Amino acid sequence: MSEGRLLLVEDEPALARGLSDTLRAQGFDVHIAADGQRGLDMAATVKPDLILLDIMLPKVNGFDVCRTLRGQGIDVPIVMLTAKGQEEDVILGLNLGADDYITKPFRTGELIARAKALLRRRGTDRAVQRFGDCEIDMAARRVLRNGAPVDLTAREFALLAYFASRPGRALARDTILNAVWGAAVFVTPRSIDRCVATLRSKVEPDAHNPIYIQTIREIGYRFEPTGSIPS
Amino acid sequence: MSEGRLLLVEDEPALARGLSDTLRAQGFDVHIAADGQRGLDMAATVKPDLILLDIMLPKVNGFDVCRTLRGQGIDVPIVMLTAKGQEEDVILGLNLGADDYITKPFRTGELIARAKALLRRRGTDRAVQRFGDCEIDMAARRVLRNGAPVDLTAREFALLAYFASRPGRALARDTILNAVWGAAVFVTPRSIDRCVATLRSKVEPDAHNPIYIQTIREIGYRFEPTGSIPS
DNA sequence: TCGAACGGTAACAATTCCGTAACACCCCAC
DNA sequence: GTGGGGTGTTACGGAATTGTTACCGTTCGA
Repeated sequence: MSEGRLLLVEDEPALARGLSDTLRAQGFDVHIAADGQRGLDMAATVKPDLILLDIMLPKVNGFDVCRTLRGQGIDVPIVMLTAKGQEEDVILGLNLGADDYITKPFRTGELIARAKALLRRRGTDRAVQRFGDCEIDMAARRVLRNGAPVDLTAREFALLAYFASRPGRALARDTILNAVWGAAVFVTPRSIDRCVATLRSKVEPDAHNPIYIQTIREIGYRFEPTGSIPS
Repeated sequence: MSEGRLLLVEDEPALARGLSDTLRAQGFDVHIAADGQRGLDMAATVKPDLILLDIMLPKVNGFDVCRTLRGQGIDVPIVMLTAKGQEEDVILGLNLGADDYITKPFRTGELIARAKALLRRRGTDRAVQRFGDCEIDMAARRVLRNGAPVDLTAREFALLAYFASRPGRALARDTILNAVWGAAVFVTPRSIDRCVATLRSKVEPDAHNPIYIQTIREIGYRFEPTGSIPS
């Protein structure tokens, strides 16, 4: 599951490590650059949805990184992240084209909320879930397989989204019916089987030997994003 | 020459006065609302480019104002401005759709820089949008196709502009109705279909096989500026 | 080993949904 | 008033979806 790609430009290893762990736990796909020059390079190669930028960096400082990126027309949201809390630094950073400026020591929850606010405004706040060679894009209501769109019907998408929301858990047919078809609907439980079959034919490498959507005899199904069987 | 229209929602007269003087000196066109209800009204009538929103307000508090505005699909940047600096308040505010959150006592220079950063974003985000052989000129409220103006009705332009503001996202009919027709209007969702049909005939290479305005059965539509799938 | 139960899936039918043409209403300019 | 453009509603036809049924292979227990 990915909330988006972040580029963290930070030279202090301990801080970079701690922060990236927290952000990854939040579902972000985090890349780290240890100095300003690498930050510039990775901004071009990684194409992040958001940059977290320390100011005091070896080689090229954060202000210069920001100025350079904007000069190149790179428009990605930038959050400056620094111990320098002087008003003139904040103003300078924002005037150079940064979108937000947070002073250390900052509260991680706030940092995440600010990052998400920027992604939301930019419209890149998508949560993408991956399994195998597929990714489910809830915002676009679409599934891509190796980058190509998979033609799913509404029911199939709803079922897959439900599976993805409950990975690794045994799901009884009744439970699935209630969640995906709705409580008020009278449908044969066999309708689920049919829908699962078409889903498998569209997202499984081998529909006859499913690895993601596994059958639990007498119960229902279990979705395994990793394709492996847990102990 | 105005830097933009600001709506300051603040109940304490002294602070409102002082702040608005400073902002006016910076070239902003400042309107003041003394409570939350008036803030909501003025947001609709004044149509500000940015809202500075105090949290602790009589009648309707700032969080509710923010929630209500976003619920109405009003997308104006909001800066929350408050003495409540608790992390959970900051996170709540940002999650409700605020764009920034500054705690009192704040430094005026920083506030102005943050406001300008948000306005700058808005300015650069919405110049001219391109898709296929068309370009949408928001300022001129006009669409060119291969350089020639396309004759769109007001409704069609509003719909296309809305699509362009949310590229690649699934848009439910209800959402579209709220955003383009307005929350208070009673119209059949089928009216959207009809408007989409005419739009397609005007901007799609082949209206019967649309590539930009895609149908999502049972849901609504999705606008893909690239006409294909992003990598 | 046999039979019953269960799930996979193909075929079919009914339903739902969308595109679009036709029509009606409203507003405004003249 | 009158005409014309814009906009919402309705209806029809085609197409996609989806539930059901049936048949078959597999699994499991006696």
